[in-house]
Amino acid sequence: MSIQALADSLGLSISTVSRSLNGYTDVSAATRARVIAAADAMHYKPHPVAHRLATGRTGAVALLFSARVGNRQESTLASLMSGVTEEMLRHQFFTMAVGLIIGDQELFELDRFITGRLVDGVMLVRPYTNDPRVAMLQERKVPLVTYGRTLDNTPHAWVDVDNVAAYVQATNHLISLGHRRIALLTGPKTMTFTTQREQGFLQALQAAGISPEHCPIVSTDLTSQSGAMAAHHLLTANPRPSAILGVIDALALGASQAASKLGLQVGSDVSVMGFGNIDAGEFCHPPLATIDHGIVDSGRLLARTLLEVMQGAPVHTLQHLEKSKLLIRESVGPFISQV
Amino acid sequence: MSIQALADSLGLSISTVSRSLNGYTDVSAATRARVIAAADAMHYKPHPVAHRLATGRTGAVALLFSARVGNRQESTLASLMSGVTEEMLRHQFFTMAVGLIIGDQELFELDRFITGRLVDGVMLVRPYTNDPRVAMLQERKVPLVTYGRTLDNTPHAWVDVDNVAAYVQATNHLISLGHRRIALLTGPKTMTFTTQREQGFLQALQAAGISPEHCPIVSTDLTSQSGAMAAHHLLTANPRPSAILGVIDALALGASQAASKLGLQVGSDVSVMGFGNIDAGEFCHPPLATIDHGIVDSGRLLARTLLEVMQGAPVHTLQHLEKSKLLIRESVGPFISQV
DNA sequence: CGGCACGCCAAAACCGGTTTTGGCAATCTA
DNA sequence: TAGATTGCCAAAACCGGTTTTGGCGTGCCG
Repeated sequence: MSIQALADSLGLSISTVSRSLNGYTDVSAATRARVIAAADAMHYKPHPVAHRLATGRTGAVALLFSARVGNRQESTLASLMSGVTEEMLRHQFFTMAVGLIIGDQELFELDRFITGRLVDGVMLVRPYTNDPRVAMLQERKVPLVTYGRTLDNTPHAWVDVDNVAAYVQATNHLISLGHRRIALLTGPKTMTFTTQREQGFLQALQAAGISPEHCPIVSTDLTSQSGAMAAHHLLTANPRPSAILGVIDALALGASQAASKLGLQVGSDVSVMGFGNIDAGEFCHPPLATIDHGIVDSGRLLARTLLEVMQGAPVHTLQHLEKSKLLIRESVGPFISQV
Repeated sequence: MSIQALADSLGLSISTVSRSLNGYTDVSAATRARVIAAADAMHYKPHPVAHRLATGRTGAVALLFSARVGNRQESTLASLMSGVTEEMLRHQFFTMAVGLIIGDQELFELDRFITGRLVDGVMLVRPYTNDPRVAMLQERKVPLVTYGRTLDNTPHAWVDVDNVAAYVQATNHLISLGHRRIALLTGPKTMTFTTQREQGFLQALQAAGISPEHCPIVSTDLTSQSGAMAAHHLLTANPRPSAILGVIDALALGASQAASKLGLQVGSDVSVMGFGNIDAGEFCHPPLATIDHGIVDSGRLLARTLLEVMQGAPVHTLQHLEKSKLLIRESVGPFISQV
C-alpha cells in the first residue's frame, strides 16, 4: 500500500495525494476530501522510514542514562520514564530508553547512537558536573534537555529539583529537632546532584552555626550496601552522629538497617533521612523520612521541555527548577542525648 | 558527506562505491581498496535513514515491557536490560527499552510502535498466559522472542527459567526443614510465571503428601506493600504458617518486614523465601533466602536468540529453559513448633 | 479584448542510499 | 580468428515518500 497505488486508484498524481494528506493549500477541498476518504478506506499510512528520509524527522526521542549491572536507582528511573512516556505518547512521539553501559565505550556508543539518527531529541538523565556527553550532543546539534544540571557554562535546557534548597530544608529540620552531629552520606563528586545536596547541607550547618567538623561527609557509591557500611562505621565511632542524612533513599535505607543491626532504635537513638520517596521507604520499618520530588510529574515536564527545544524555543527559557517537599516519617525524631 | 560526493571525488559511479563498501564481488581489489581508503579519510558513513529505506533493516531492536507508575520489578528489568544491551552492542544493534503503559491503549500503542518500523525485532518481557501482544507480533511477522513463556499453542522463540522446577526445589527445601504449613504469596493469574511457580509449589506439596488445605495461596499485585499486608493476615491467623514463600523477592521482603513488625524472628519463628536474588535481599535483615536465576546471562541469551530469529532460524529450536539455583540465607531455618 | 492573477494539479527534483541490468574491453576457448 | 566468457564498471531502477517548480485553464480587471 504505497502512495503510488493510492494515487493510481484515484487517478491523481502522487504529489497531489501527498499534499492533500499533509494539509497543503494547493489542493481543492473536494479533491482533498476524496483523497482522505480513499486513504482511510485503503488503510494507507505513509511508510515511516521513507517519511523519515524525506522529512528528516523520526518521531522518536531517547531517554539516555548510564547503566550498570545491578544499578539500584532504577525505581527512580522507571518512575521518570513512565512520566516521560505518557507525555510523549500524547504528542505522538515514541520514547526509547537507552542505557549506555558506563565505561570507556560510553562516549563511543553515544556517538554511534546519535549518528544512527534514530531519534529527534535526547533527554539525558543525571548528567555529570562536567559532562562530555552534553558537549558531544551540543556539538552535534542534537536537541537536548537534561534531567539534572551540569556545572558547564554552555547553556542547555534542563529540568531539575532544587537540590540545595531541599537539603537546606532537610538539614534545618534535623537541626530544629536538636541534632548537632549530623552525618551526610553522599555519592561520587562527578555527579552534579550529590554536589548540590552536599552544598545545601553545608549551607544549613553554617547558617545554624554548627561546625562542619562534627558533621562527617562520607562518600559512597550510592548503593544501599555502601550506605550500610558507611553508617556502620559512623555509628560505632565515638561520639557517633545522632542523625544520618543520605543523598538518596537507598543510602538511607542501608543506614537504617545498619543501625537496627547495631541495636539502635531508628527514629530515637538515631534519626535517618533520605531523598526520593521510593516505595521501599514508605514501607520499611520504621518508615523512612524522605524528600518527595514528584518524579513522575518531572518526567512529564522533561518531555514537554524537549518538545519545545525541538520546536526551536530559546534554550535559556527552558530551565525548570522544581520544588520538593519534606516527608517526615518515623525514622526521624528529636535528639536524645547519648548516655 | 553523501555517497555522491564520495563517488565524484573518486571519479567513480555511486554504484561502484556502494558495492565496494558492501563487499560485493563485482569490483576489482584495487578499486575497492581505493574506495575504502577514501571513505575512511573523508569519514563517510552511509546515511542511516536512507540505508534503512533501501535495505529494510533498522539496526535496532526493542525490549518491550509493560510499565506502570511505580512498578517495583524494575531492578530485575534493569539487570535483564544490561545483559541484552551488552550482547546487542557486540552485534552492532541498538537496544531500546520501550514501556507500554498498561491499559486499554496498550495494544493500540504496540500497533503504532511496530507500524513505526523503528526496530527489526522485539523481545517481549514476561508475557501473559494468553497474550494478545504475542498474537499481534506474530501476525505482523515481527521477529519475536519472549522472556518467559505464554501458554498459547502458537509457537515462538523464548527464554525462560524453569519456574516449576525452581519452586519444586524451593518448596522441598522448606519441607526438608520440617515446615508443613507453608504459604505462597503469588501474583495475578494472567502472568505465566506466577502460574508456573504456583504449579511447582503444589507439585512439591503433593509429592510430600502435604495437604494443600494447610498451605494457603494468596494472590497479590506483586508489590512489597501487598506482600506485607498478605503476610500480616497470614501471620495473625491461628494456626499461622511457619514458612512463607513469595513468587518474587519483593513479596518476600514485604513479608519479612511484616513478620518483624509482629515481633516474629524471621529465620526461626517464621521462614521467608523469595525469587530473583535482587540486591535488597542480600542486604536486608536478615538476608533473604532466594532463588538466583542469572538474569544478566539470560539477557545475553535473549539477545542472541532474537538475533537467530532475525536470521531466520526455525523457531522451535529457539526455546531455552534455564536452570536456577537455591540461595539459602538466614531468612529460612528449621521448623520450630509454635508454643 | 489583452493581460494578470489565481486555483488546481502534474512533473520533476530531492532525501541518500542499495541492487539489478547492461555493456564494453580484455581474455579465453574452439 | 570468430565466438564465448569474464572482469569491471556505469546507468538505471528501486525503496517510498516530501517539496519545489511549472503550466494549464478559468475568472477578473482595465
